[in-house]
Amino acid sequence: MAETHRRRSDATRAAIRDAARERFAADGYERATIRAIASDARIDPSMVIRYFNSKEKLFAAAAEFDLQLPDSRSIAHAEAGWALVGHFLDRWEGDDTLLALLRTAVTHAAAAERIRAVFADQLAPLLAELCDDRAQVPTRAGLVATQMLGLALSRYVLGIGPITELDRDAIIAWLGPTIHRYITARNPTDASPLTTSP
Amino acid sequence: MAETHRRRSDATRAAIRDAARERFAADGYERATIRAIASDARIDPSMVIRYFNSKEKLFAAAAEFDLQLPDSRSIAHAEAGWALVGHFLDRWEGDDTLLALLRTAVTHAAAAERIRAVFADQLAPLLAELCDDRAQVPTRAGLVATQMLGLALSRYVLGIGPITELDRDAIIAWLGPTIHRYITARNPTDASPLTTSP
DNA sequence: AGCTTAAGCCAACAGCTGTTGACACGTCGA
DNA sequence: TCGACGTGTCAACAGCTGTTGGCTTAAGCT
Repeated sequence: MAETHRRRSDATRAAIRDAARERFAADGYERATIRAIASDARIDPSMVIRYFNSKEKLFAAAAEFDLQLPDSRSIAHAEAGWALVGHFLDRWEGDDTLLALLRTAVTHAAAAERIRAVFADQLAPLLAELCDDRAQVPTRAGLVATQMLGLALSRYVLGIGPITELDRDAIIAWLGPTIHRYITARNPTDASPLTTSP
Repeated sequence: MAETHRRRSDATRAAIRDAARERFAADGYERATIRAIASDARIDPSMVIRYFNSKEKLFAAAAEFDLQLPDSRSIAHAEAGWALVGHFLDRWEGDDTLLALLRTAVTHAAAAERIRAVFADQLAPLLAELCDDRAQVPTRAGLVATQMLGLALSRYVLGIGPITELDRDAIIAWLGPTIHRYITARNPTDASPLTTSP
């Protein structure tokens, strides 16, 4: 009982959401027009509004994202940096949503907030289990963000040649040590108790 | 002789270009409307077109950028990574143009191409003098791009809290080693002649 | 069957966009 | 003084945008 009837509209609702995600990922917020999204979903533009009330809310529905980070116990701490790079690559290439968020966040405040939330609410808790000094976790999560978002920007959005040509293993090999250091290295601005020289 | 007359229009032309740069930097390409730019420059929208023929050409004029990288002889090779991070920060905070390029490049192909050119034509030649294996220079320049663009994106566009709060010295201390490794470290995917284990 | 209601299409709105052409003001040189 | 020209304003265009309301069809229930 309380069986929710599976209406026919659920299919088109999902079709609209998926088409919206692809358009946002490919064109950004303003160029992803409702008419284009509707056309992709083989539906009338007015239906998009009927189902999602406004473009803003359609975006909110299309841009829900879960990093699906593994549990801290299932990754070897000594290889955490490399594992994280690989995981990000997987999530990026298997799901349009992150690309949609990145393309829209540059001009759309709600998308930027969503990206901030991804790193603060999903990545930071994992880092909290990987490193000991809790106060530094937000900074470390932010540093990881700079490198991983920069990779995605360069590779998937800007199409910087030498970066798009690197294969998965090469990226992990190059960026792995960077991420690992951001997670585990001592704060380089802390004055050492033994030596204060750089 | 052949003295170019300094016309009054030169001032307004420059005003339009500066206003355009600020708007592109703040709003991205599509939201930076000609009417808004004209309003900032206290001029009629039609004048913008008269002076620059089209929005596209206005953008091209407003987005000319020179990284102003120092000569390879004037930086200590052992500190090149840290020096580069500092230089990027200076260029980013002293000139709207890079931010305008970053904001527009996400949806505008010409801007993306311009960013690619900055790293390929301005950064790569410097790296060519800093490291020995020439074949790897484009890859290394691209890697530097991923980290520096990611920093700018996180700090100036997305406003990731912990990153915006870092001061200049902290950023240099954290990212310096990363950039330095991208410039100088041996290709991590090369099999070592002595050991092939990771 | 017939009635209800969901699902979809069509046409239109008000607003904004880049761009254009016609007209007015002012400042020069002859 | 007159004309030419550089500089600027006004009004309007065609096209696109998100959004709305009314109409038509199809499905589901009794």
